[in-house]
Amino acid sequence: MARTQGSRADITGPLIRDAARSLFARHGYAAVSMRQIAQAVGVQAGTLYAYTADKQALLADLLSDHMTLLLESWQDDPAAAVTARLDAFVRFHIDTSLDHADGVFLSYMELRSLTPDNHARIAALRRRYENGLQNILDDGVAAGVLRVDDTRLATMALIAMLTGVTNWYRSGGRLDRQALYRHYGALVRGAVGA
Amino acid sequence: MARTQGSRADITGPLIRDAARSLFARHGYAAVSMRQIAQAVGVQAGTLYAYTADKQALLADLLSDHMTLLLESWQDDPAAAVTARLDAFVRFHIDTSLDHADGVFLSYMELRSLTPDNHARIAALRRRYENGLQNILDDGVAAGVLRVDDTRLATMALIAMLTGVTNWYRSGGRLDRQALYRHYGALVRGAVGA
DNA sequence: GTCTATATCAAGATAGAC
DNA sequence: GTCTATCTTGATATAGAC
Repeated sequence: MARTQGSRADITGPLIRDAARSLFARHGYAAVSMRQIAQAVGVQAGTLYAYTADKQALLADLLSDHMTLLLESWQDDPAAAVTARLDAFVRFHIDTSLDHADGVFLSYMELRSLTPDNHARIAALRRRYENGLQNILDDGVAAGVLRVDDTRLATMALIAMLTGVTNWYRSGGRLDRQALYRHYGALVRGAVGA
Repeated sequence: MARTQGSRADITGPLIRDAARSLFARHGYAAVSMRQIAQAVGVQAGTLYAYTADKQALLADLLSDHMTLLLESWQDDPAAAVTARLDAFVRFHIDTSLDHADGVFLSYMELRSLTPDNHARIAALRRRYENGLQNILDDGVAAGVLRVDDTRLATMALIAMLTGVTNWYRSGGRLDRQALYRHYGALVRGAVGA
């Protein structure tokens, strides 16, 4: 990890963000020091401040970029069948939760570590993402394809259920990802009466 | 909050635990200082060390007591109908999640802040609680009353779904607790094919 | 049992040399 | 762009008086 002097600006920025994301997710924002992040990257602590105004901005940028990635990655097709749209959401959310586990975790857990204005901005992005699922449920109920008493409650319930996969799933274990799609898909379709 | 000298040992202990639980849940273990806890109680920081060996022991005791409370409070009746047992679990877990929201939150979020031995001890208690639900699902599948492909996965999925109620529910809002029982109960029964 | 005072250490952040 | 050095603050924990 020792580093002699020399400019590597093109890669240091992403390395800082990767290290911060991983450490924040593992130990919590408050528990991680700027010195720890710097050590993981292989630079001195002072160097971090060439890339971020302060620790708070580093967290806010990570969360903001993660939510933006989510919103831009997910493509719903309102013209498709509701059950197909629902299955697509399940797969997308499981994939995201596993492929960007740290980002997902931070977006739900470290909102409380943000300043009020940062909090409001990120929470609004998260709400937009949640609305994507709620739209599917609303359309399904309107079309008589789904039976859901309260689509807002069901949205929160299903997202919590799917995100929870990160609490226990370990790749290389008993189940592969296709099995996750199947099992979680069956639970979700059953829950909403598809 | 100012406090003159004087002994109030009988109430100071519980007050410290209440304050620590609340502050840890709101801001995270690492983000809360012993001074903050002391201020919330109305004593000086040094006084806390008459009640706990250190900050780590304070967290471990909170989590241990919470899991013990859960395990002792929940009464399953293996002789009852599976759907009745399942409904009882849903009500119990929602009640617990709302009435002991801080303890529930800490038990899932701050395991990572425990030393390895404390972590193992608390995680084992949590696993025992999870097994309570899994037993119901296993019995239901064996009896042909439920359709669940993987009861371990379903257990983790349903607990995550129910615990998630704390993320959005606010008492006095649009829904009362009976509505929560109904809506979450319907989602759960649908998910497991009851 | 509680307070005051303090020892010790580590945190976030900045300044200036290279 | 990065390093070294440092300022300032606040953290956990302890010692001893009341």
